[in-house]
Amino acid sequence: MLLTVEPDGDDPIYQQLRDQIVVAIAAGVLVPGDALPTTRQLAADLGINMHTVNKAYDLLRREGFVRLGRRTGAVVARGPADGPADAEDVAEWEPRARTLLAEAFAKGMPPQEVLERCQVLLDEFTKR
Amino acid sequence: MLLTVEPDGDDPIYQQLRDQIVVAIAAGVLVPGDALPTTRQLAADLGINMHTVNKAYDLLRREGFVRLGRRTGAVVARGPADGPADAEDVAEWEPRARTLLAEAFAKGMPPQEVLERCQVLLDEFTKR
Amino acid sequence: MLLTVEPDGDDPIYQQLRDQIVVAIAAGVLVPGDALPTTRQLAADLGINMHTVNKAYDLLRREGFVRLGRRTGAVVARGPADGPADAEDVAEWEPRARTLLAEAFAKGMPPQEVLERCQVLLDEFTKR
Amino acid sequence: MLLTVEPDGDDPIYQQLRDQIVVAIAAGVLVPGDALPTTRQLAADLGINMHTVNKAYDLLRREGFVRLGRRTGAVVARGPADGPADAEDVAEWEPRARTLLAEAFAKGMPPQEVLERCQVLLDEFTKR
DNA sequence: GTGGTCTAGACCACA
DNA sequence: GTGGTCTAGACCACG
Repeated sequence: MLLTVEPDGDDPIYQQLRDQIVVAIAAGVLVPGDALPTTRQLAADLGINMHTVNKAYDLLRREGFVRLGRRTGAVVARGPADGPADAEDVAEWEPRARTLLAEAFAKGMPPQEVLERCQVLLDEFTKR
Repeated sequence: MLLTVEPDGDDPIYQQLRDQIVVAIAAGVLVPGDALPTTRQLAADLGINMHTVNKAYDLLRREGFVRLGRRTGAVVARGPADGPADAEDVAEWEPRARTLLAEAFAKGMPPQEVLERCQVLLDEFTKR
Repeated sequence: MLLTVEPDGDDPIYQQLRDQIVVAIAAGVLVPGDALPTTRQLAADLGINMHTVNKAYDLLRREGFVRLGRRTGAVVARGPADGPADAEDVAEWEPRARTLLAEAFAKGMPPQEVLERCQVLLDEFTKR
Repeated sequence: MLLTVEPDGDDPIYQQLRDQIVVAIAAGVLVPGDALPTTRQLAADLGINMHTVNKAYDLLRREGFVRLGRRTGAVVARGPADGPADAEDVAEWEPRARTLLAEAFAKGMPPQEVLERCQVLLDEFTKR
């Protein structure tokens, strides 16, 4: 499980961390029960501020992906196999998907190709 | 073509505008040659500042979706049928798609369902 | 001598006209004594405003490239062979050249390649 | 690294800033990793508005010359030695070079002299 | 009458 | 304390 950050990237650092961890959970690199590095540890490894890591973890907690315990640290709480998605999550996800797909289609990607690319990306998660 | 904004939403206003216009282009609600409202007009209609609209339009121009004319105002310049996507655009799109798909999958949506939802969303664009 | 304009291009229309005429003079397509189209004629041909053509011609007059007569219309007044450049012109030209060359070099073009490209572009003018 | 602006010049202020910074990068006065003044600082120094500096920095970011950091401010990201130029950049550069060279030649500067001046200007960058 | 530019001043997200 | 965003209002270039 290797996390990296671009301090001056377009996305804020905490978002970069959150995204990578979500992808890792989707890919099965992280499974429910796995412990994430402590905030201090991760912050030191990446050369970033502890508060930034905290923010990423807190975001993941609010999204239901991790559980934060005083002594246990951050533990993965949710994976692909842990039951179907909440209707609420789906409702929040769909408009973002619409925008992303619209972007690809409006820029000239044929729907068939868009779907194939989505298929390939999803396969990355399940083939593991 | 109805545009709305949530001043207190998560995304900045100019981004909301940009997203809605991209979706409208994908759906064929806006086709190349169509004129968008003038910056001042749209700003007045939405109760926001001219500069905010300006920023959205400028973003769309840099993405190649509109041309900003000196007298014509903003005109749609790019639609789904105007040639294939640049390799560069695809390269920039894919990681964002990966994150979005990972999110859906990690939250419990089966890959098949994710693909179906993408299919449905894409159909919204082509069925029109 | 074919002139074209992009109404919604980055450069204003009068500038596009001016640039094309300067290039035509450099290339010998237009030589001193040649008459340019009348403002009305050119405006009609290109589907643009007469004032815009006028502005381009006036700019060329101030730069010394054309002479404007009430009855003669616009006539090319200056070509490559009509004596050396004014020190004033050179002084005004150089900083713009510096910026353009800096841009190429800073973006990674080796000086040798930059010079070769300049050579090729200049050859376009003299080879005719 | 001294930056100056002419508020009443032909070019907009943000363009003047952008040009000077590009020249400084080409000349090696600014090298990758160097920090530029903060937007507020530079605005105060030059007696201009923060947003104007912001626009210059944003332009440089889109051109790939600087990265805008969340805490670090603006940092030079690209110099002459950082890999070859993109084909896209070259394609965009050439017509501008053509116009500039045509101007010099049409005004009476012999091709040889034009090239020599380009050589001298390029030497300013490499000799440092 | 359009977009482009600039100024002034405010609040927020990020680190 | 940084850049990012938004608002308000003004003048100019362009056509």
